[in-house]
Amino acid sequence: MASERAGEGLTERLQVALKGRGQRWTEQRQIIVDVLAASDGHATGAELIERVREQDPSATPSTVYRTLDLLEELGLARHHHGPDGRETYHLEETVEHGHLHCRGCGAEQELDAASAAPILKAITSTTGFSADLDHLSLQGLCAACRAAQVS
Amino acid sequence: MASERAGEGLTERLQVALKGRGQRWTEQRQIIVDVLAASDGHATGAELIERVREQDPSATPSTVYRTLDLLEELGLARHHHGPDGRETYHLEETVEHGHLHCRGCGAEQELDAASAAPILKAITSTTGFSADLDHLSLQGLCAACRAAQVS
DNA sequence: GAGTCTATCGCAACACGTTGCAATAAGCAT
DNA sequence: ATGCTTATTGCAACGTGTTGCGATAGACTC
Repeated sequence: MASERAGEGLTERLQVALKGRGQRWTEQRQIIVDVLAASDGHATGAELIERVREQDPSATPSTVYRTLDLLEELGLARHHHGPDGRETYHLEETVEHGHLHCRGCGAEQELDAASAAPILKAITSTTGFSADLDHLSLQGLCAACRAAQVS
Repeated sequence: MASERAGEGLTERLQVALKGRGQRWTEQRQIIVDVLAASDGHATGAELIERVREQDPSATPSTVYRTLDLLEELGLARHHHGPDGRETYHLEETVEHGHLHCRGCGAEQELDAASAAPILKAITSTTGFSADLDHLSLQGLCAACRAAQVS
C-alpha cells in the first residue's frame, strides 16, 4: 500500500498550474506535496520540514516555507495560526473548517462549514464582513469547562 | 498633560496584586506598564521592547516578555495574534474587542462588544463554546472589497 | 545536443519569541 | 543597618519563520 505519491491527479494539476505561470516542477516540490498529503489533518511547519528531510536531507526550511507559500498562492494549501501563534498547514483537499481551542482543557474542536454557517452569517450581518472559515480560530471555553467553572 | 506614569491607580493595583503573590515591584515593571499604557491601542512585542529600551537600555527581550506574561496572569494586559501570527499587546483597560482583518485592502476594523454579541451568541448556540472576544481575530473581506470583487 | 534565460535551491543572516541558568537585588526578619 | 531568602534580571542559546544572494539546474530555442 504505502502512502506515497498522494493523488496523481493533484500532482498533475500542480504541474499544469505551474507551467501556466512559467514556474517549474521539481523533485522537492513533489516531496513537499506528498508529505503534506500524507499528513492529513494539520501539521506545523517544523513537522513538515522534518518529514521532508527524511526523504531529502538536503532540503532546507526556506525551501519548504517558500513552497508552502507557493501552494497557498495556487490555492492548494492553507495555513492558519494556532492559539500560540504557531502555524499549521493543510492541503486544500481537506474540508474547509475553523478551529475552537478551549483555554480550560486545551481541547481542540474542528468547526465544519455547516455548523459555522450561522456564525459567519452573524458576522456578515453585524459587520458587513465576509469572514474566511479557514482562518477562523476561536479561543474560549468549551461547554464542559464552562459547566465545571460554574461549580 | 504628558503621558507619563499612566494611572497611578494602575501602578498601585499592581503593587498590591504582586505583593499578595509574593512577587516584587521593580523599576523595569513600572517602565513596561508605563509604555504599555502610553501606547494605547495595540503594540507588537518588538515595538514595546524598543520603547522600553529608550527609557532603560539595559532591558532585554526576555524581561519584557516575561513581564507581559505576568501582566496577563494578573489580568491587566492581553495579547492576541494578528493575521501574520505576530503578537499584539494592550492593557486590559482598553475595551475588550475583537479584530477584523480584510485580506483585500488590508484594513483592520475593531469589533466592539456590542457588535460582537450576536456573533458570540451564534457561536455558543451552534457549538456550546463560549469564545473570548479578545482572542477573536477574523480574516476575510470587508464590505467594500466584497462589492469591488463582484465587478 | 549546446546554449540561454531565469526559476529554484541552499546558505547565511536576521527577526520575533522562549527558555535555562547564574548573578543580582528586592523585601522581609532580626 | 545587616543578613537572608528567593524573585527578577541579563545573558546566551534555541526554535520557528523570513529574506537576500550567489550558485544550481529546469525548460525552452536553435
